[in-house]
Formats: sequence, structure tokens, C-alpha cells
Amino acid sequence: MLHCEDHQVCIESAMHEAESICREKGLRFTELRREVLRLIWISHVPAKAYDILEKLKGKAWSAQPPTVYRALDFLLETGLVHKLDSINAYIGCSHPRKQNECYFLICTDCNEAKEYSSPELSDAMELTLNKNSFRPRKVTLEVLGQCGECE
Amino acid sequence: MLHCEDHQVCIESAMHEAESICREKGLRFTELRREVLRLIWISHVPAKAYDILEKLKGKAWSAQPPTVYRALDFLLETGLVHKLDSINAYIGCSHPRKQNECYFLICTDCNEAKEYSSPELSDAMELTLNKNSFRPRKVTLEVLGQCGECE
DNA sequence: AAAAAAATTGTTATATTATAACATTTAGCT
DNA sequence: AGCTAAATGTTATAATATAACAATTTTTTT
Repeated sequence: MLHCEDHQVCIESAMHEAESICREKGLRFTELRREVLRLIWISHVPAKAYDILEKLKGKAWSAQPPTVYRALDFLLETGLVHKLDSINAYIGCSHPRKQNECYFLICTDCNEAKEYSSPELSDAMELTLNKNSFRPRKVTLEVLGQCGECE
Repeated sequence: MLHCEDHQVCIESAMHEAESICREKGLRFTELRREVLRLIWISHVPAKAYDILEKLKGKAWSAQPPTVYRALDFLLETGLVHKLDSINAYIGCSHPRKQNECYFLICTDCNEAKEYSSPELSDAMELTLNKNSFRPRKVTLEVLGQCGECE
């Protein structure tokens, strides 16, 4: 899906961003949480929980399912990762400071996912929520399909 | 969430609609499939697969997980039900003839869900997909929150 | 610095959601 | 009736996620 020029830069900037966000918020960005976030950022293909688990085991962690899910919970709450409900997978958040409505394009050919936000979409969303007097808490907007590079 | 005046009418019209759609398409709307659809339409609270399974067992069906999932697959393919990925539950489609983009408002208080569609939202969606030259195959748009009646 | 409290991680077990694989039955067709 | 395809039955297991309690580590209080 062609996301970044240099994925190392991508990873490092995400990790630094995470560090500083946790420092600011007084949250404990432990080695385990750091490692899980890094494993998620390994690529733009959303990571499955049990794949993360296997990779953790390879790194001398006493890893069981709760190990991963607890780290994921932390990262989700902190807004550092998103869960993609349509594929049960986790992806790093590319703008963890701006918590605006975002949506995901998930290519079923290359398996990469990309996060976007669009004012038009958010506006349409807000309009329709107001019309139905619905107070949103969590929005899931995911599109499965084929990305431009995979035609 | 206050969906219908008389839910019996709701159920019967959904079942009739399903009958005629299957007849038109030459699909076999078997007793099992009928029963599963009816169980889903029992209320506007999305149904969990294993709850449907339990109810089937109560009705003298030799019901195992594949029994339910196969019926669900049929109903999903035929467009008679939707799966809500954010809660792993299934809900009857309220307009199975018009396969337009739709979204779901899911109240976490009363647990009911409602299906809507909005031209503005669909337009914004299409715009953003075109902009990213993404060819959509399946759109998931679900909002968890609190409905007007549950304030 | 020691004790207490809170947060994190370890560990075992189990719940929840879904599918694979093969056997049997049923429905539709010639 | 016999054949074929679709649907259902049946057993087993995969994939995803959480509960509950113990041990450890970090932070706070004394």
C-alpha cells in the first residue's frame, strides 16, 4: 500500500512519540509495553494478538495470552494503537496526539492497512448522530477492499 | 431504542420479505434458515451465535456450532442479516432489497441496534475512497454509544 | 530505609467465537 | 427409481479473549 519512504524512520518516530506521550501523561511505558508496540509497528500489516505472543516468546518473555492482551489494553487506552474489529488485528496509531475520528482502509491483497481521517466524513457522521440524538462513544469505520497498488 | 410500533409486524414483514427474496433468487429458504432468521428477529438486540444455538437446541434441532454458522453464512450472503463486528453479533437487515451503504448505531445501555443509511455519509465515503483509489468490498461502520431513549 | 499500597507481570485455567473435515440425509433432476 | 448436488449432522479443533489468583516490581508513606 506504499505507506512510508523508510519504515525504520516510521518505527522510531512512533516509538519516540509514544515515549513522550507516556511521560507527559505520567503513564508507565514498561519494557513489555514498549516491545509489544514495537512488534505492532514492525509493518503496516495489522498484527494479530497471537502472532505478537509468538514473537514475544522468541524474546525470552514469559509470554501467555494475558501478557499480550494486557499490553494491548494499555496501548489501546493510551491511544497508541487501534483495534481493527473486522479482522481482529491491531495497528499502530499514526497520529496518537490528535484523537479525531479516523477510518481504516484495509487491503485484502497486500494486507496492509492505512489510517485516514476526513473532515467531510466526520461532519456527515456528526450530522447523522445528532439527527438520531445518539451520543457516540466509539466509532468503528473500516473498509475492506483493494488498494491502488494492488490493482 | 424504540424501533417499531408492533414488533410482531416487524418480524412477520421481515420473514415475508425473506421468503419472497429467496423465491425470486431461487435460493432454498429451509426450515433451519427460517428458524435462525426468526430467532435473530426476536428483538432489535443483536443476537450472539451461541445464544441462537441454545435457542435452537430448545427447539429439537440437532444443533451444533456449524449448524448456526452455516445458517448465518447463508443469511449474510443473501443480505438478510448483518454481522456487527464490534460486538460479534448478528442483526436482521431492515431493507434487504436495497443494498446500499448502511451504518449501525448500537446502544450500550439498552443493547439495541439500529440500521441507518445517509446519502451525505455515503457521498463522503465515496469521495474519500476515490481520493485514495481504493476499491471497497465491504464497509463496516458501527457506532457504539448511548441512544436518545437511554439518557 | 522499612513498611504499606498500588501497579504490573506471571501463571493456570477457561470462556467465547468460529471453522475444518467427513458422514449422512434431503431435495431436485433425468 | 437412481443420480447429483445441496444441506445438515457430527466430531474435533482452531482462533480470539478473559477470569482469577499469585508473585514481583514500583511508588508512596511512614
